Amino acid sequence: MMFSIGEFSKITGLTVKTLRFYHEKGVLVPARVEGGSGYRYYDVRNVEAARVIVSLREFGFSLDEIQSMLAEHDDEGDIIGFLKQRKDAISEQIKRERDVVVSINQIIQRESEARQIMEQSTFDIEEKTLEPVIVAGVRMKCRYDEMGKGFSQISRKLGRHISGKCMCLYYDGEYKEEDADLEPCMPVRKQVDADGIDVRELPGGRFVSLMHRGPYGELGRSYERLMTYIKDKGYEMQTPTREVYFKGPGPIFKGNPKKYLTEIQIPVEVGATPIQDETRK
Amino acid sequence: MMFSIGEFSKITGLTVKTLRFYHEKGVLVPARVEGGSGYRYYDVRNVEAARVIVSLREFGFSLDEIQSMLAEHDDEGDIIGFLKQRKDAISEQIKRERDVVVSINQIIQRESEARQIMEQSTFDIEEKTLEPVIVAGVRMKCRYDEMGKGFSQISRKLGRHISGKCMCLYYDGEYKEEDADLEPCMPVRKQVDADGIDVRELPGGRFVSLMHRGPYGELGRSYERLMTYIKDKGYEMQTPTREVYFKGPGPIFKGNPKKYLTEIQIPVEVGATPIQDETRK
DNA sequence: GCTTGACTCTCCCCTTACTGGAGGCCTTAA
DNA sequence: TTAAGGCCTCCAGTAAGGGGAGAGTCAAGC
Repeated sequence: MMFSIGEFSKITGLTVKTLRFYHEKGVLVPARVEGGSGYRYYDVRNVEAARVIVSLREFGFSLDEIQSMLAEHDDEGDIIGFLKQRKDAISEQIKRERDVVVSINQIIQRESEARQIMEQSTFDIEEKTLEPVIVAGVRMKCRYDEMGKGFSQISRKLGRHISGKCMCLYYDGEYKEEDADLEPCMPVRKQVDADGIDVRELPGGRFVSLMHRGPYGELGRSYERLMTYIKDKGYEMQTPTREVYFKGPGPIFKGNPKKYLTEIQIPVEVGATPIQDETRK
Repeated sequence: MMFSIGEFSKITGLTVKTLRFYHEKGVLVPARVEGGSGYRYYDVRNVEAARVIVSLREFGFSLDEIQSMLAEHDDEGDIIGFLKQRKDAISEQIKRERDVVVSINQIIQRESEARQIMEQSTFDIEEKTLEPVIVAGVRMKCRYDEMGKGFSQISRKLGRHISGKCMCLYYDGEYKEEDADLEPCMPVRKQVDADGIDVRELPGGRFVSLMHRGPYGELGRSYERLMTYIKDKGYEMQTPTREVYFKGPGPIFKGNPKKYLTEIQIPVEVGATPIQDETRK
């Protein structure tokens, strides 16, 4: 009982093209090839071989591998080595893919948070009481645009424990072109030790805050609004002030700075007499 | 500040070949191309773009996708759709790969069990007491070589619950060419309902067993040895007898029948007077 | 100004596992 | 005898580059 290539294609579910290709590669050689016409004819043993090939292809083996497996072996026991190797390779790949999925999920989550802020925030000055948080920080004296190193240091050493947005503490009460005294921090779930990194509880308290939208170069305007507000209210500004980076340069794109979202949080001492409170009404 | 293709290659970690290819595809076009010599020169913006491209490639995007992402967007928020789609595709793939790993593991385990039997078994007749087992079975009247349908029916419906080797119960006390009364079964972890399949506890008891190595066509010889033994001992054979398929046609190869391992288990009633017990001593 | 060595250019072919199409041969039914 | 359908070989193309040939270019040293 012989089958033409078309019939065999229907039986095995492999396309005619594929069958010709397998023949050319020597993976699946038809039982008989007509001398004059070159017509291929397949038999039952070919059907069985095709089934094996399909199975092995589903396992992700290459045709070369399959060919050597078919040539030398006819029992699963003989290909255990191949199978183990393949399994390890797939496991590796799954690991990598899972990492990618995690990364993508982080980006998606960050973006959806950023969008939520864009929709909900009034972009007005707010007064609020913040709870204490545990953070991991690296205090450094450098230019503002060099703080990235601190963040990468923290995320390298404590990547697993990070639980919130990047933020930065500013210990100077003023703008400094060079040698600013600052501390990049990231919230962590619990007290962990890591050398070079200070993990501690950041105290809570009363804050005046403002969500700033736009490039970092324009933060000054928002600081100005906050300072004016604090003076008006008769509060007393404390240090360190904080910036929380809700949306900045992302892991893929440096992003459009016009879309950056940064919350400035200035700790204040309330209780002094307000200076100009009436004029505002 | 411009970089030659070699310098840019070192900066970005992309090979010179890859950079030329990206240029040709329009994914990463050098800042300047010398008119006469065709030399490519890259600038800092190209460095940034290369970083983005590398990130997206790590996520598994194709160059075409990357090109359209770069052309229209400069912010992670703009490519959320792409990212979600990619994530779903990867998740799908992980699922498929995990299935493959499971299948491979099953094969490896089966083979290692078979090897263990080959090493440990004496291939002699044993007497043993079997515990009751819960099995899922399909009783049918057919030729012996048609029982495969029963197994595939069971594993289709109860795949998740199967906990042991395929086995078959034979209700005839004799060999039958046609219409044998048999029941393919598979051990299951617990009582489950499935229509067309009988899930029940198979009683334990006293058995005479023999591990048969070789094709099913030669099972007769092993049955003969068992019958003789039973008669010698003066036991009484019961039905159904059982065959447990330790190694048979595998999911990939139909295998080498010489390597098949089948345990025949015949339930016996002990206690009648032995007929020829003394002659054996 | 010339030479040398390193760098770069384009062009072509190779990889995997196929798919698509063109042009022509074979078989069979009407 | 003819038409239809099946089959053949050969060529080209896919994604993302790698390898190499042969030729042109750049910068430095003499």
